[in-house]
Amino acid sequence: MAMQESGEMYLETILILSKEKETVRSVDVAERMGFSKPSVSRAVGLLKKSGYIRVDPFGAITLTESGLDVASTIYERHTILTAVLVSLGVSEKTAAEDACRIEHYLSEETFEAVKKHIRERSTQGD
Amino acid sequence: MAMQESGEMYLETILILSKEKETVRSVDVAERMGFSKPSVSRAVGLLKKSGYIRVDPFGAITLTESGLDVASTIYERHTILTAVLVSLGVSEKTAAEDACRIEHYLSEETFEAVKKHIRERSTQGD
DNA sequence: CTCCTTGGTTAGCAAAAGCTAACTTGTTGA
DNA sequence: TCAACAAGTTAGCTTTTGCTAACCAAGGAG
Repeated sequence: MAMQESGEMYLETILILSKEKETVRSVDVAERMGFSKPSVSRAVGLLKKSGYIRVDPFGAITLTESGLDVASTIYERHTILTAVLVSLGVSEKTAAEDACRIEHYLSEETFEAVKKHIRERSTQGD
Repeated sequence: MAMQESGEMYLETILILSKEKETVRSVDVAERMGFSKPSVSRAVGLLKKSGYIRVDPFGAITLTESGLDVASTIYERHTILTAVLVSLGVSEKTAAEDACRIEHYLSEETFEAVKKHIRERSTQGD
């Protein structure tokens, strides 16, 4: 089955947390995402079963290659979309929120076009 | 309860269909959206109960004021987002598909910024 | 040693939104 | 008149993804 928005959010969160701290546990994910422990527990189980993450005996979560792949893609989108929106005059907060929602729904083609646009914009100084 | 993506899609479809033909029935919506009759039947029931549409004794569906409000908003977003994406070099087809998905998730603030951007772009001829 | 806290799981609920199967009902045509 | 089709509804299933309540297991404090 294809990766769902929810799964992508979990993977992205795990990636971000692992940039911030040594080890990432379920409880860290739960806290960051504002979800209950059981919700995260199940999601982690599913992501593990699908081969996107590994969970060591101490509960430390790491991304597998495919997990990192998804997470990086989404994270890049998040970053770039937020930047684009901010460049259009949207506030940081709103930009981040909106980016977070639409990052899951853009086709590769559209995202590439957005990236290209950004590049041109920045080399031309607007 | 707040309007869901699914509800917005139904309202938008009803608006579009009513631009195209005299009367809009459930079966027309079903055909256009590619959903089953029972799915549409339930959705129509909910939209009616929530005051977004009216259904006359012959099954003709019309938007109420609030329904038209939602539908127009989404439709405008759809149109403008598609145009923006096309202007970035995205193909018509992909642009429409992506617009269709993200139109539900943008804040008013972001959408206004996008509109403003378009306006400036077009007056400056890029 | 016992008890509390922390992290995690299990069981079971809920809502949203799709589906199929099967029904009703009204119109239409032979 | 009656069969058949078209439109709509009802009942009930499914998946996703959140929740709470309640539990287990491991570690530290006293």
